[in-house]
Amino acid sequence: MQSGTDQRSYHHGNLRTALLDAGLELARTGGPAAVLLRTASRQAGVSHNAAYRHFANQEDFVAAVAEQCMTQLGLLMIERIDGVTASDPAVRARMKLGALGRAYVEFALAEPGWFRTAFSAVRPHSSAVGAGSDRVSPYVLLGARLDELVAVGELAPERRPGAEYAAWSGVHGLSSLLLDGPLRELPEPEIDKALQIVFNILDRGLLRA
Amino acid sequence: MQSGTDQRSYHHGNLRTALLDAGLELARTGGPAAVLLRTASRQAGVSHNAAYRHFANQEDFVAAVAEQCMTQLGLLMIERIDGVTASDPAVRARMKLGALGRAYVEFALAEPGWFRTAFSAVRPHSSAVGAGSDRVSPYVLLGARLDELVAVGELAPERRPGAEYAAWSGVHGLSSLLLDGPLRELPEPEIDKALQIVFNILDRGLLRA
DNA sequence: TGTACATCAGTGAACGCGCGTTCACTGATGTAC
DNA sequence: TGTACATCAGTGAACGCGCGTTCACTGATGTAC
Repeated sequence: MQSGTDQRSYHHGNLRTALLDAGLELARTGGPAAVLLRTASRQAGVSHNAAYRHFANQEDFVAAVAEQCMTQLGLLMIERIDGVTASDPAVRARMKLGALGRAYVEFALAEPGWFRTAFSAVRPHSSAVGAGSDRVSPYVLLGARLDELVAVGELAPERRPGAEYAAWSGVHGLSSLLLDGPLRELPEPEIDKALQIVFNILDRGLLRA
Repeated sequence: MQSGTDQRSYHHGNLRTALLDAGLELARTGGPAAVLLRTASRQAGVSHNAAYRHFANQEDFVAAVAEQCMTQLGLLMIERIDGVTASDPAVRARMKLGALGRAYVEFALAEPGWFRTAFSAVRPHSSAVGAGSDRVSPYVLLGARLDELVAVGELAPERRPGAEYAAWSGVHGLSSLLLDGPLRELPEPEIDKALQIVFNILDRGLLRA
């Protein structure tokens, strides 16, 4: 987002970032299908082929934008986790996991374009983690919560391996179904109920009574 | 799929079905983005605008194809459920739920194009159920399993309302993550492990001990 | 400090592509009488 | 049973669209000496 009077020099100076910003905005509004090189270039105020100096091709560009979307999710998670201030370590650890899960579903519902884009791109050679920096990788953030739950004695150590699979599947599945599945257009109170039920089953199935 | 010598009359006679068949094949190979009116018409051996006699526009067509994809999922579920032959009612009910869940994930992995298409189309005025006939609607099939579990005493009646949310979210989330998420390219044995864990948590969280 | 030169980051024009959709049409079919 | 006519289900040509990508290029920048 530049001011109106961007009488810049011939060289943009920060085109890659500007293109990613534009791509992020396109993804937000129209999902992965809207992340186009020509449109992003136009939005960055640059000729439509300048993008090829910074990205190999469209696929490469979309993948980079998708990574940014994943980072957005991670940032919201961190924000929500940091908002948990319970003093008891066990309670705090459980609440943080809940906050993470709620952030996940909230993100999907509030930013469907970003959510769909984050999980749309084929990134063959990227790490399984899915975000540039581990610090904001949703997967890493979830792992840290589960580790903490083991540390404070709320999650049995023998249940720790693979616990991500169940937790992720629960929140990701609910998000997807609410967005693009049979639970689309579920009324708000029913959404809350669904969230409660999913969390409750995960609690009962995963954690100590 | 017609034989080579389709010297048909001017009127195709079954064009709608032929287009849907073609669309289903396109979805199978290339996902929702590959479901195109022109390509489907070509494959049905008909001029590219004949499709407008049977579908309002492309969106309408894709929606119809998506419904077919959903039906494919339902059919596989039924097949797997029918394969369960345990004699004890309680055991049978649990096994049927497991078979349904496994069918779901198996479908996603075996037919990613269909799976993605089934959950891609925006069908504003379709029922929340998501398949033409209730008999093959995945959602209805799941509900029937849960009802049965209540009937045989394996699922507490007070846990029945909303139990679909948890069960669906679990299998759907796992499927999505394996297909387009951070669990993509998980090695086969690890996939099985993930499946076991998700089912185990659902069992422990939902059913009676 | 100045200058020659390599390199970098953009521009502008052009290509090919395949799509969705609309138009006026024509051949085939069914039906009223 | 035959015929006129309405209706239905296709055809063929055309339009506009916007994209990805490539090409030869030019202006800006940085660096060796």
